[in-house]
Amino acid sequence: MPELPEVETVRLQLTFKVLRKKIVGGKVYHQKTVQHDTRFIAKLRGRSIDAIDRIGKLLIFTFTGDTPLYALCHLKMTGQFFYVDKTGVSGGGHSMTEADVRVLPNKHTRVALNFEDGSNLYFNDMRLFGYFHHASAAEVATARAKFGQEPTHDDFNIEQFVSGLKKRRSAIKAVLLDQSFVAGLGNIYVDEALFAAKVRPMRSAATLTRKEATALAKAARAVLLASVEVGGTTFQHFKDTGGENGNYTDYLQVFGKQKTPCPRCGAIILKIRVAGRGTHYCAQCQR
DNA sequence: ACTCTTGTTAAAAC
DNA sequence: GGTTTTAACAAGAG
Repeated sequence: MPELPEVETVRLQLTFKVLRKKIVGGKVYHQKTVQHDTRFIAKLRGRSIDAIDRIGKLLIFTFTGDTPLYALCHLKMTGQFFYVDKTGVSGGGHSMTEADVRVLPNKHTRVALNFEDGSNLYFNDMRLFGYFHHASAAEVATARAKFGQEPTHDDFNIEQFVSGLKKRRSAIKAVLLDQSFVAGLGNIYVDEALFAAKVRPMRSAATLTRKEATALAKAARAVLLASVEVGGTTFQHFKDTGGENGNYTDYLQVFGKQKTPCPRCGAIILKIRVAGRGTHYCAQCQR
């Protein structure tokens, strides 16, 4: 379940591994992934990736060339990028399990890009919710405009966050999941942030006190930044570009911890449904 | 066979 | 127009 820290981990690794490498070919294995663009590879041939940006959980690729060319990539639930250098070993000083390297491309590979130096980049996506398709500058701008502010930015406006909550009556969890309100949080970090701020997920957002809302803003920022530092969280599917797990899994306080003691007060962590999502919280210390 | 998993969006209600 | 809720998408795990 890639959220902001997982997508940022992928972005940083891809920037290190494939930026400015010339694309000499590739293959589309599943047309829906590229929005049925039959010229997806043809448009890339001879270009290289000039920049990889991210807003929320969306990756934005900029390619070199006389005519502007961009691509938007969303990992959704099971999207993965795997980089394999010409020796067949995953780059970046890590090693994917040997079995994985040998089977790439595998049955979940949707797009492959071949670089001039013999290395390859694979976009895998088991459940086919993700996409990796070309976009115009206007389409990129439209996509960017849909996102709210990012808690990880240095100019994250907590006052705007706090006053925004006052206008929302739905569950605070639903509001935090709304990418147009704040960008980058998903099911894992919402539960973690609410635990850190001691707020119950089902509370109507408008009922949060100024103090609670401020604590929540700071908690959201803190958990996201802490996770980026350790390469994100692997709960079910996430792997980095070298096939490695994220290490924030070791720091989770409530997500997936139902039926175990709360690390803060010892009460048993509950799992219920809020905003249509599995939700983990401590009924004793979250109010 | 059936339930559960989640990020986003379309659609409809308010 | 903004907010809210629900269903749909898809494929695998249990």
